[in-house]
Amino acid sequence: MPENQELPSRYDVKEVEDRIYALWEDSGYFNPDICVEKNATSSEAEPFSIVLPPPNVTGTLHIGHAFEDTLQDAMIRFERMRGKRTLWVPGTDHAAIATQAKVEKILWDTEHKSRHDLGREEFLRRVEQFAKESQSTIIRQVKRLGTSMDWSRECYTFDEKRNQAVREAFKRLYDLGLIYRGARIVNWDPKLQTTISDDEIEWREETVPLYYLRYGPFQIATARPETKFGDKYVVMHPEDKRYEQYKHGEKFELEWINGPVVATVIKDPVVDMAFGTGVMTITPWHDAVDFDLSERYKLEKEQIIDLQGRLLPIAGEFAGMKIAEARPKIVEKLKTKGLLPKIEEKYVHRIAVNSRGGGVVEPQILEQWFVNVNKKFRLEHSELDGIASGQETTLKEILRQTVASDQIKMMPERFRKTYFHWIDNLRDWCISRQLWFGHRIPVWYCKARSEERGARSDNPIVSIEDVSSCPSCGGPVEQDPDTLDTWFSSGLWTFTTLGWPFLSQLSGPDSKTWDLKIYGEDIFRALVNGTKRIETRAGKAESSDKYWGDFKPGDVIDFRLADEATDTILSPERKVSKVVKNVQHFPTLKEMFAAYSATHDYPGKTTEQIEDWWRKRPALHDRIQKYGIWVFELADPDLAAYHPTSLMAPGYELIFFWVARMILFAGSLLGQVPFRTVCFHGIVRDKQGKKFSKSAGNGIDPLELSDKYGADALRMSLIVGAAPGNDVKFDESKVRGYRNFTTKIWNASRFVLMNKPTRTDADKERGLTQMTDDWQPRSEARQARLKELADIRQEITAHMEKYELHLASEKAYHYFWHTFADKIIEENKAALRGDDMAEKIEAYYTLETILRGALKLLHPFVPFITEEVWQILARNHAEYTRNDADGRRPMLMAEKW
RNA sequence: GCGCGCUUAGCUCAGUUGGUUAGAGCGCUGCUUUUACACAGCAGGGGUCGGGGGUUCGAAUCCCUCAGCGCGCACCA
Repeated sequence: MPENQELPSRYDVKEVEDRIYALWEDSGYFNPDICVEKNATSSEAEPFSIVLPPPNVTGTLHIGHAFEDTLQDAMIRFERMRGKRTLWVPGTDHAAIATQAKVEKILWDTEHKSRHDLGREEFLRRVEQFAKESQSTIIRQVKRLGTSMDWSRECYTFDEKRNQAVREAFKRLYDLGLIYRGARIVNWDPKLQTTISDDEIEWREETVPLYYLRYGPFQIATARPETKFGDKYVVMHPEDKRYEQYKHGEKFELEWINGPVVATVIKDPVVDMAFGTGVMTITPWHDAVDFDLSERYKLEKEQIIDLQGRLLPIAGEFAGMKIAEARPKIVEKLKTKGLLPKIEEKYVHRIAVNSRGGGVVEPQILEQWFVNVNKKFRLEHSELDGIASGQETTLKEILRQTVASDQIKMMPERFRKTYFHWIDNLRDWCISRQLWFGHRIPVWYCKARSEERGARSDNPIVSIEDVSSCPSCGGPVEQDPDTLDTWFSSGLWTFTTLGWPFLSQLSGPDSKTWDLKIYGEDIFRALVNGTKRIETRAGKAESSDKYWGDFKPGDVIDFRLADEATDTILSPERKVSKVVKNVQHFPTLKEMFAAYSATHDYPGKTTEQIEDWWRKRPALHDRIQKYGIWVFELADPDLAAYHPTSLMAPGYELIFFWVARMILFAGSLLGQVPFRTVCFHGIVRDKQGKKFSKSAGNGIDPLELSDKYGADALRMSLIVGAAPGNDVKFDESKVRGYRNFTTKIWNASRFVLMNKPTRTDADKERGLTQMTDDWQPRSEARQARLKELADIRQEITAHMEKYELHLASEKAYHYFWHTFADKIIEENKAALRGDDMAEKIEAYYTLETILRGALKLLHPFVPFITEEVWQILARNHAEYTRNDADGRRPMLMAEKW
C-alpha cells in the first residue's frame, strides 16, 4: 500500500456529506452515553445540554431552522470536542392550533369537508397522519444539515410521555391552586371558534370613522357603535373639572339606541382626560379594560355579541346580524335619532387578529381554565437563586427572579428589558382551547351533578389517570372537551424530554421496580441506624445504574424523610432525584423489620434497640398504616445530569412563548431554571429585508442550497457575522462565497497530503522517522507558527465560551484561508521541493500538524468537509491514529479540541 | 404614549471591556493560467464609522441631542 493517498481532485459535496453523516450516526457519538462507553468522553465530564426548540409539524424546514440548528450544532460540537458530556435532544412540536388549522384547510381544499363532517375521532386521525408525515420530512431535513442530535432520545410534544407529563403538570399546578376554572374575559376567535392567548394576537391598523354619540348630557366617542347597546355606565376621570358636577354612583335616564336606559356615573382614573371628550361608556363583556373596571366596581355585564359574531337580542331589530352588516345600519339609526352629532372620518384604530390564521378577535367573557400568575404558593423544593425551598412565591416572581438574579443569562442582554416589561403586563393565562387537536384537559365532570346544577364547572375531577366514573356517586362522567394551549406543553419541554415524570416509566411490570425494593431495604436500614446515608449496592449494578444514572454501586447518597408526601434522595452531586407517588407496593416498614432484622445486621444495634427505635416512632407507624406502601418517583438520570440545560437558542420572537413558559414551568414544578443561558437569534430575511415565507413567494430551500453548495457552505454563510439577536439578510451569493471556502479547505488539504515525503530506509536509519504528538520543529519560524495556532485556538475558544459564534467562525475562516493557506503553505513550498530530507519532513509535519489543528477549529462550523479530510488523514497516517475499542478509527467530531 | 434596536466601503454586515494604518463576504480595477485551488493567487481602489455637541491623552466604541428607518409593548374609548 502506498504511503500517500491523495485526495480526489474534486470534492463531491453530496456524496461526502451523506456518507459522513451516516458514519457519524453509525458511530453513536451523538449519544453521550456511547461517547462515555467508547472513552471519547470521561464519565466524570461536565455535562453540556441543549434541548432543541422543536420545529412545528406543520411545515418543512426553512432557512430560519437551518440558522438555529447550525448555531446549536456548532456549540454542541465544540463542547463535545472539549470533552464535555454533550447531549442535544431533538424533537418536533405538535403546534395544536397551527396544525389543526392547516389540516382543516387541506381537508376543505381537497374534500370540501369541515372537521365536523369527519367527527372528532376521524379528524384527529387525519391530523396525526399529517403530523407523522411532516415529522419524518423535517427530521430528514434536519439531518441533512449535519446536526449532531441524539436521535435515540427524540421526542414529540404530543407523544405519550409528553402527554403523561402534561397531565402530571396540570394536576400538580391545580393542587397548588395555580390553575383554576373561572369566567373571565378572553380573546375569542369567532372564525376558529376558540380562545387564544394575549400573545397570539396580532394588531392591525385600520382607518375607520370615529363616531361621537350623544349619551344623555355627554358625548362619547366610539369606533364600534355595535357594542354600545347595553352601555349603562358612563366613566370619567375623578379630577376632570368639566364633569365636577357629576358624582360617582349618580344615576340618570337617557334616550339610547333602542329606547330609554338608566345610566350610572363612574369616576375612575383609567379615563384619559385628553382623549375625545374625556368621557366613555363601557362594554365589559367585550373589552378587557372595561371588564377590569367592572370587576373593580362590581358592575353588571351583558353580552352583546355571540360566539359566531352575531348581535344578540339586546340589539333589538339588529339582532342576528353580523357586525359588518349591522354597523352601517346602526349608524344610520343613530343619525336619524339625532344621537350622532359628529363623525371623525380618519381615525386610526387597531383591530385584534388571531395571528394563527384566524379571524378578528372578539373579547368575550367565558368560563375557561386559567393559570394564575399572581397567586402565592409554597415552592417545596427550590434551586432558584433568591427563592428558598419552602418559601412562598408566585409564578410571576419565579419568572422575574430567575432572570433578575442572572441565574438565567440572556443574550443579548437587551432582551431582559423586553422580558421584564412583558412580566409587568402579564395577566392570568387562559390555557383552555376549543380545539380538537392538542392535549386534552385532564379533567372530568360528574354527569349527574352537571345536570343537577345546569353547569359542569363545579367540582371538577382533576386526575392524571383517565376517570371512568364519579368517585363520589359512582355515576358516569364526561371529560372536559377542551384541549390545552400548545404553549402549555412547550413550557414543559426542557425537562419532559429529559424524563419527567419518572412515574410513567415505572408503571410497567418490569425489572425497574425491583431496584426500588432493594433501595427500600436500604432505606429501612438507614432509618433504623439513624443515618441519612445509604450505600448503594453492588449486585444490582446494571439496572440500578441505568435508572439511577449518577448512582453507582458503592456510592453514598443522602436520604431524607421529608413529610408524608415527599421523600428526598440526593445524589452525590446533590442533584435531586426525588419524590413519591403511589406506584409500587412496598413491604411496609413493619414487614421489612420482620423480614430483615433477623438476617441483616445493623451495625451497633441489637434487636432490642431496633424494636425500641420502632416504638419511638409512632408517626412512622401512622404513615405506614396510612399508605401501607412505599413509593418512589425517581428522577430520570437524564434529568439529573442534563437539567437545567446549558443553552436555549430560540428566535427572539419566541421569548414569551417558549422562553417565558419554560421558565415558569421548570421553576414551579422542578424548582429549577430550564436553562442557564438563552441566546436569542434573529430572523433570517431576504435581500429586501423581508421575512422568508411561502406566501410572500420568496421562500428559499435550505436543502436545495445544501445540495448545490454543501451544507457546510450553508452553515458557514448563516453563522459568520450573524451577531446574537440581530436579523440576518441572506442571499445565495453568500453561500457561494463559503462554498469557495470549502473548496479552499479541500485543496489546501490535498496539497498537504500530496506532499508527504516518502522516506527511504536510509532516511529512517538516519532518524527521520515518524512524528509523535509532542513533535516540535527545530526551525524557530515554524515553532512560531505552531504557537500562533495555539493562540488562535485560545481566541476562538474564548469566543465560543461567550457564544460569540459569529466571531469564532470568522476567525477560524480567516486563519485557515489567509494564514494557513496563503502564508504557511507558501513558506514551506520550497522546503517540500528541496532535496534536504530532514527539512522536507519537518516542513511536511509542520503543515500536517497545523492542518489538523485548523480542521478542529473549523469543525463546529463546517463539520462535513473537516471530518472527511480527517478521515483521509487518519487512513494514511498511522502515527496519529488511535482506534476505538471496536477497532474503528476515531472521528474528528469526538477528537480532543 | 413607553421601551428597544439600527444608521460603518457600491451592496449585506462584523467590530467583544474606548487604545496602534476601521474588518469580512459579494462587487470593482490591474496583473498572473506558476505542478493545491481561476470556486484561485498577487497587487490595488474604495469609508471625515447618520448629523451636531460633550467626556478623555485617545471615541465607530461612553454621555447628551437631532434626524431617518425598523421592531416590541401598551387600558386612549
